[in-house]
Amino acid sequence: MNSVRKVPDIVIGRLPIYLRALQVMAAEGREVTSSQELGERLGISPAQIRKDLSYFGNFGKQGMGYRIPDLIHRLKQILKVDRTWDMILIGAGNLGHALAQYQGFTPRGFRLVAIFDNDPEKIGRPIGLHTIRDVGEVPNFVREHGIQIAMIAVPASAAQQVADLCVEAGIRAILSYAPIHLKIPPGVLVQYIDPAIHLQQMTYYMNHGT
Amino acid sequence: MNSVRKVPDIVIGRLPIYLRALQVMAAEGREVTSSQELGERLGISPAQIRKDLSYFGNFGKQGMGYRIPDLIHRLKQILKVDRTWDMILIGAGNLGHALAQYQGFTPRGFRLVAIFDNDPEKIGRPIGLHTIRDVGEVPNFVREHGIQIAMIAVPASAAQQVADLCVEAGIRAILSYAPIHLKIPPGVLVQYIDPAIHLQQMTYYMNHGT
DNA sequence: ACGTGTGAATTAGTTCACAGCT
DNA sequence: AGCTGTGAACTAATTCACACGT
Repeated sequence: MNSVRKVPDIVIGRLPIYLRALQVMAAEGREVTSSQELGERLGISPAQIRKDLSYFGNFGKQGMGYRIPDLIHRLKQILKVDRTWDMILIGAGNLGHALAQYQGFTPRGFRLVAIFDNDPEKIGRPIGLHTIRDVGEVPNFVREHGIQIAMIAVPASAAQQVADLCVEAGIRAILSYAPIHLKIPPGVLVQYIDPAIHLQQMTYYMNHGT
Repeated sequence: MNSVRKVPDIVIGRLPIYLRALQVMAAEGREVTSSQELGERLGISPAQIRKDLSYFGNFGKQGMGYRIPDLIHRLKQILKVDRTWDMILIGAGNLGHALAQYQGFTPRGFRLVAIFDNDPEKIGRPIGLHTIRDVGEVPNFVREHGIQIAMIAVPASAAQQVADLCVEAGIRAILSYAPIHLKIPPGVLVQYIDPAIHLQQMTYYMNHGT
């Protein structure tokens, strides 16, 4: 066990992937797995998985493997998704609508609680179970409800300004869909999703001729 | 210069990020930059940027830095996005609609040319400039048009089946939004987008108490 | 003087291989 | 026998630091 030493970011990055795979196994009715099996499913070496988990404790049994429900429970604790995190969404365009309807957040520990936009045409309109609010209400809303996570789905041209607003309001973590790198003060976490980045990584390896 | 040696994947992963930042700079009317400046914008060390670029050639001038339009041009060549790649999309739900309307593909080297779904209610309906086609037409369409890239935006329960169909049809690269790890034969590239994974990485570092 | 390109040094991450528990 | 947990060995990635061209 290694509960004191700093855990590398790259290890933290893999834990949600393990969790997701384990939840699939659990849904298949499986009770037990091994680092071998999990590794095969994910294309990761068994040693890597064991080493990663060993940063947090001894979750397996020699000769037996890992009890899936237990490991899911431990990973949820580690990632702090054994509870539900409220999130806001800024940007009610096409992507914002898709995120507003997405059913995948709740089972993974997240809940969208409000949606904001700056377009007067959109403000007041319903979107899923929500009503689009004025982006100017973000600071009050965040403070009143103690929101820590924001998703940004606005055009690149507005993203920095929206991010600044979020940070100012006290948001601690941002998931941005805007295709720009945000300037964010230390202490605030940011992650990016940009499909073109992934596509461009793949085209490097492709032959266009054929 | 190092044009022979195998370039690490992790380097390839950063090139699209450099390209994106350079395109922002170009839009700002900038002509020249340095590894220092680019690094500051992206939170990457200047040495890292120089080393990454040096895998592909000597793009800068000592004492001068990099000419932005030239470097953009070279990166586009390297990533093979100095041309346009046709893509298909499978899944015309909320996310599929957002992807169908997304204006960000074209300027980055990609074009969505057809959208498929398996829901008879949806097939034939318009979506953006397209009409939703029957997913059964994927193989013929891919072969006739020589499509190499597919985006998958279907529920997790259908994703593996859809991926198999794509691979069978000759697709060489898949961008999947389904929250499962796909079993894909070697030689076919896959990338995943799953917002919950990013969110769970951030919650690890957050204090929920406060 | 400035800033690249790059070997060398350093740091980080992965895999090996095996002791030890079930 | 099976499979974890983990130091040790190895491999990969990053940063250093400086020669060299502008």
